[in-house]
Amino acid sequence: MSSAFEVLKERGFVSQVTSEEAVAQAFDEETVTCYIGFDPTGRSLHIGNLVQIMMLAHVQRGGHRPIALVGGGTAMIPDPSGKDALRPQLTTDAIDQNITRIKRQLSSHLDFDGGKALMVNNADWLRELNYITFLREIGEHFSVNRMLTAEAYRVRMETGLTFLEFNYQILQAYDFLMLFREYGCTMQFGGDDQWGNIVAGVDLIRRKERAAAQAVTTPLLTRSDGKKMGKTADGAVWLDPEMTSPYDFYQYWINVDDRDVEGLLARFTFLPMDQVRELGALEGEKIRHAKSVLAFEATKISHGEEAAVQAERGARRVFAGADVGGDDVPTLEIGQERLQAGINVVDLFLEAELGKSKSEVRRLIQQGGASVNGEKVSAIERVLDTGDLDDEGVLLLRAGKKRFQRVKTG
RNA sequence: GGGGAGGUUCCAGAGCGGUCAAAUGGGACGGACUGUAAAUCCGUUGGCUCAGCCUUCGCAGGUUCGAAUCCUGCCCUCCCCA
Repeated sequence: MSSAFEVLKERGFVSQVTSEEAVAQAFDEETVTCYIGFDPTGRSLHIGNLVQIMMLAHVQRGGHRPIALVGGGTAMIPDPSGKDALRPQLTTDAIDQNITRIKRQLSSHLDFDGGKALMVNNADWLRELNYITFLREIGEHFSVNRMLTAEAYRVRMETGLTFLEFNYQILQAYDFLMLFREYGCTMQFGGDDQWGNIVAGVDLIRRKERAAAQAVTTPLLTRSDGKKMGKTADGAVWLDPEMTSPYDFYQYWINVDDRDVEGLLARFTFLPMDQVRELGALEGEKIRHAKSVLAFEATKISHGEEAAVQAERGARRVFAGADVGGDDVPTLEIGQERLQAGINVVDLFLEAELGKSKSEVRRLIQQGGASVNGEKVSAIERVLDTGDLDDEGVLLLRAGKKRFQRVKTG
C-alpha cells in the first residue's frame, strides 16, 4: 500500500515541501501528527477549505493523526497573505459562534473518535498571551528584515500594512510551536499562500526546540477559466446546507469547466485514481458523466448520500424538462389563496429569489429568459393563478438556462 | 507633526457647472450556438406605480435657475518628509 504522502502527491495535493525525503520517510515510518489551520472569520467553511479537509482525511486514512486547528485567536488578527486590503475585524463573540459551527462541519468529514483526530482552538493560548513575555520568548527569533522580503509583505508594502497584520505570521508560527510541544505535531499543511507563514513556524521550532518540522503546501485552487474556485455569482459555495443547499452544491460541481474535472475528482472524491483517470479521459459530451460522478461524490462527502441522491434526482428531472421536479428541487411555498387571487409573474419570480429586483425580473422576461412550466413568459403583465398548477399543486419557474424554483401551495 | 495625491455606480477607471443614472474595460445576467462545458457573437447591467418619476458620485452644509463637477468644514486612504 502506498504511503499517505504518495497518495497526497498522486491526487494533486502537494505543491511545495520543505523536504520530500523527510516527509516521505516520516509518513512511512511513524504515525505523523500534522495540522491545518481553519479560519473562523466566516459563518461556515466553504469549498476552498474542503481541499484542506480532504487532505486531512487522506492522512487519517493512512493511519496518521490530523489536527484541525481553528483559529479562534488568530481570527482576531487579519492575515495579510494574498489579500490586498485589510480585512474587517470580528468580535470575539462572532468568532466563537463561527467556531461552534465550523467544528460541527469538520466532525462530519473527519473521525474524531478516540483521539484519531484532534480539534484544537488556538484561542486557548493566544488570547491570554502576555505581550512582554511573548516578545522576549518568540519575538526575538523573527527578523523584520527577512519578513519584509517575503512576497506576501512586499505586496502589502505597496498598499499599506498595519502592525496588526504584520504580526499574523508570528502568531501562526507560535501555533505550530505550541502544537509541536503539546501534541508532537511535526507537520503543517496549508495553501500555497500560507508557505511563508508555515515556514516561519518550521524555523521557530528549529530555533526553540532544535527539531525539524515540515511544511507541505497545496496548489491554490484555480479554475481553467481563471475564475476563483468555489465562487459563484452569489458568493462562495458553503459547506453549510443552510447557506448553500445540497442542490446548489451539486450544481456547482456539475457546472465546472471540462478541463478541471479530473483534478477535482482527484481532490474532492475518494474514488480510486484509476477510476479518476478513466473519467477524466472522457471527451466531448461524455465528460458530463464524469461531472455527475464528481458532483454526486462531492455532495455525498459533505452532505451525506441521501442528500446527494436527492440533488441528483431533482436536477435530472427538472433539466430533462419532463416535469416540475420533486421536493429535491428548491421549493417556495405560498398560500393557496394568494394564487387564487392571482399573482403577477414578476412578483412571483422576485419572491422565489430568481431576481434581485423587479427591474431585474422584468429585464429577464423581456430578454426571453423566464419561463413557467416550460413555457416562455412573454409579457411582464402575465398573472399566474391556480390554473397554472399541476395536479399536485406545483408549478415550476425557470430563470435563464439553469436556475429553477418550484412553487408549491401550502 | 509637515507637505502632496485622492475618495465616482459590483470592481478598475473616465468625467470636472447643464446634453450624467454618469464613458471605457472587467465581472455578472439574458439570448444565439452547445453538452446544465469552453470559446465566440448579440443584448442588458441603480430603483420604481417605467414614454414619467425617485435615489446615487466619502459625509455635512453652502454658492447657483442648475453641481459628481465650484466653496467651507469633517471623516477616511495612500505617498513623501520628520
